[in-house]
Amino acid sequence: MEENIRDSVIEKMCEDKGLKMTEQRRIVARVLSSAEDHPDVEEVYKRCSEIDERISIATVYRTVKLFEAEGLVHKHDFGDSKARYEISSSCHHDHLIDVNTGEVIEFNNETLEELQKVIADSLGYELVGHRMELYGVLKETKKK
Amino acid sequence: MEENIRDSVIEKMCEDKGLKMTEQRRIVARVLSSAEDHPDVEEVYKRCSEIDERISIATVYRTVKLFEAEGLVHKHDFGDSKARYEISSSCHHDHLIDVNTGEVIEFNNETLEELQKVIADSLGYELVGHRMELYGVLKETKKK
DNA sequence: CTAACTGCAAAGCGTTTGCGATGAG
DNA sequence: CTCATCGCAAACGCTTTGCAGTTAG
Repeated sequence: MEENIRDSVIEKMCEDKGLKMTEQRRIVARVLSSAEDHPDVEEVYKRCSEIDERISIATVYRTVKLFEAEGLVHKHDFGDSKARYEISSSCHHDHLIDVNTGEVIEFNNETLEELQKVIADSLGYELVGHRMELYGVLKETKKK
Repeated sequence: MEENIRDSVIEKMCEDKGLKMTEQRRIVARVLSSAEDHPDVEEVYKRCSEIDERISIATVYRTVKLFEAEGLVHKHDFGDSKARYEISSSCHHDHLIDVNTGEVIEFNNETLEELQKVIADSLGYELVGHRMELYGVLKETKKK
């Protein structure tokens, strides 16, 4: 339901930036908009192919790269040597990866964000970005 | 001066673990021990070659991987799609990367470490690892 | 119409690996 | 001696790219 809204937002942003809206770009935009996980390129390609099998993986690579450069999506690297993508959302968040299942949990912690700025500041730097992933195992006690 | 101490520590650890101490392993161990930066494999290979040009890069790859598995070195990925290595030191630290120069500054912040545990805990997870890098630009005001 | 985009297949890059030769224990 | 390790070169997985054909604006 919300997907349509986000989808048209992506298309609108592309038009605002003067990008040609090809059929392929619409498909990739739609796939990324409706993704609720963090798919790698292969997976994005798979989902696109289900919509239109004529799309090539080279185009998917080019398109996600373009979207990232335009700030429409974020690229992540969760340590498996392949890029994962997620649509840019208004609220910043970081990720906790379940090392047993590979599940990715998003979280947001203002104290953490603030602390990072303070640390950078104390080293004489202005923080312009960060990468932060937590790796954890589900606590036994929680199942009780 | 301190290098010799660390070097013999690496060799001793290898022997403790029953690893054959080949000439190549000693060279890689020495190079990593004396490195004060975070060299990638190509760079480690270069430095090894200056000591003994007969070493092959395949052996360097195999050796850093072995050392990492044995806990002698840590592997990092600072976003340039190649692994960087640094000798394991007793005190844990994270990294701030100067986005202009590529310089890597190490820092240690207990509050940050603790906060990560708390966040993981609040999500129902036990923290088993983390990846964290800050990216920053040198503040103007510091030059004054 | 034409500049931008696409599909294809080849190449690029960091990394791993099969193999026969070498060397540590 | 014997098995782990080595050097070499081929292969690997992910990603990028040159080119000729296609398409949005």
